[in-house]
Amino acid sequence: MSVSYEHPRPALTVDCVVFGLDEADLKVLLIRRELDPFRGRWALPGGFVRVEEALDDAARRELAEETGLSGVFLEQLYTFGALGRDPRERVVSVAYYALVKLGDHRVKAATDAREAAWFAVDDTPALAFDHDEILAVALERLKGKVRYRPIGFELLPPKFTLSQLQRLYEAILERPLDKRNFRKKALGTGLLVELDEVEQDVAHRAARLYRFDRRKYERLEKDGFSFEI
Amino acid sequence: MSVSYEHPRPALTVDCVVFGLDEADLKVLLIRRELDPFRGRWALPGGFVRVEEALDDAARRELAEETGLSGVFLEQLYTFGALGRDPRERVVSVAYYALVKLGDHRVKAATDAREAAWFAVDDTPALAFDHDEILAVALERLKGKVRYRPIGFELLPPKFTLSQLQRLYEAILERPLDKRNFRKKALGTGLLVELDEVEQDVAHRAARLYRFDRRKYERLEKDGFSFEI
DNA sequence: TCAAAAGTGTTCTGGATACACCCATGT
DNA sequence: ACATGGGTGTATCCAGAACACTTTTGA
Repeated sequence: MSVSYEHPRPALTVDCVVFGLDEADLKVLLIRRELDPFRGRWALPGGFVRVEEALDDAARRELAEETGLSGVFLEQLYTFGALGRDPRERVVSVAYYALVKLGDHRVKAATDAREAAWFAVDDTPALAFDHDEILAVALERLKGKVRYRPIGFELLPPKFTLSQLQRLYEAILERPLDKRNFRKKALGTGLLVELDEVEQDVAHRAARLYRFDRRKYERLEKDGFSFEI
Repeated sequence: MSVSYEHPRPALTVDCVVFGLDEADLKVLLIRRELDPFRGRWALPGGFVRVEEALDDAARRELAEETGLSGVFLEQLYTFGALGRDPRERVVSVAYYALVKLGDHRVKAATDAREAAWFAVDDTPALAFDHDEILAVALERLKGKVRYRPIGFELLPPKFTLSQLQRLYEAILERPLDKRNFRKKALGTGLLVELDEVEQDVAHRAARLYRFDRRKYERLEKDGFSFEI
């Protein structure tokens, strides 16, 4: 199969920065490259966009193929198109970032045929291509977005404690938060539903579980809401 | 000249949403298409990315070629890649938005060989391709960004009055602002330099002129600043 | 009874908002 | 003199920040 064009075209790829939360650590999912260039180096999952495939679909497909993940929160990040970012030829990459509930997926990704592993975001090896830069931009975006959009919940299980939520925000923002103020503000949004359950199997007082009220958020979002942590 | 590839590739373009301020109105620069598809319809300036050209460079080149603009503030917006957004073939477009000091460029753009004109952003004709959507996203972005980055100054001449600045913010945010509070806040940033000049040729008390202190802003930006209007 | 984390209230401060009048200038 | 926009100060309110102790539970 071969096609020809009047003018040369850049190749188009998608790359995904997949974030997960492991206890109190923010992690990113990387895969080890099996082919040149950068064979053996860790990289972001990604690949070529097909000609009959929307960008978001390409990102989801690559994510599924390379890491087994599906049904995750996914949002476009930025498009990287510097000359020379791929040593073979001109490649423009539309980067996405994804947020996954890590509990479900931890093992799967690590035992896939393709070698994949979670790394603490501040302790990654030198990545292939310009993926270090992409990761940095994704972290910046996450840090900014989490302050005015309740996307953090995408990283938590459906039922969570306020302490888990606080640790999440602390991990993303990279600074400690005051417990009382945090709880006041989190509950003050009115977007947390108090459940009649507590966490299990802990060696201390069990914390109450909450869930995120997505419906309510979506309703608020319609008519000029405002969410902040 | 013809090239061939193993797999078909989407074509890659850039499109630019160029904003300018005309008195108190926010305007966008459009060009009339001379070719099919959408011949005769208004569209955003843009065109194909060359294979040896960075994305930003492509955006600047197209802007210069189609509108005569150069040296403007330009930032990547979002990449649009839905299927069918171009009726001919698969085209992915990296959209940019630009901010220009309209005074300098008003005539030039309108008298270029190619027909180009400024339209009030809330009174544009139906645009070619998905350019209505791109424009909407750009407006959203501008509205958000102007609140925490002093990019508004890119739309004003180097010397401006506080009333001009206020009208600019009112135009972008689409709501009136209190004069006293606005001045307090604007001056409170410490980023405005009071000049020993006043505006000329007005039929009332002449307002003092200010300039934006870009150096100071860049210094602040380095070590965790914070700018808000 | 001890360890470990859950849970809770108040004070203070600073920025956001709301609001109305006098001033300078050109016609 | 008058019309036009320039320029200024204060009171109120609310959200954010700072801060420490008691409670519950399992080991």
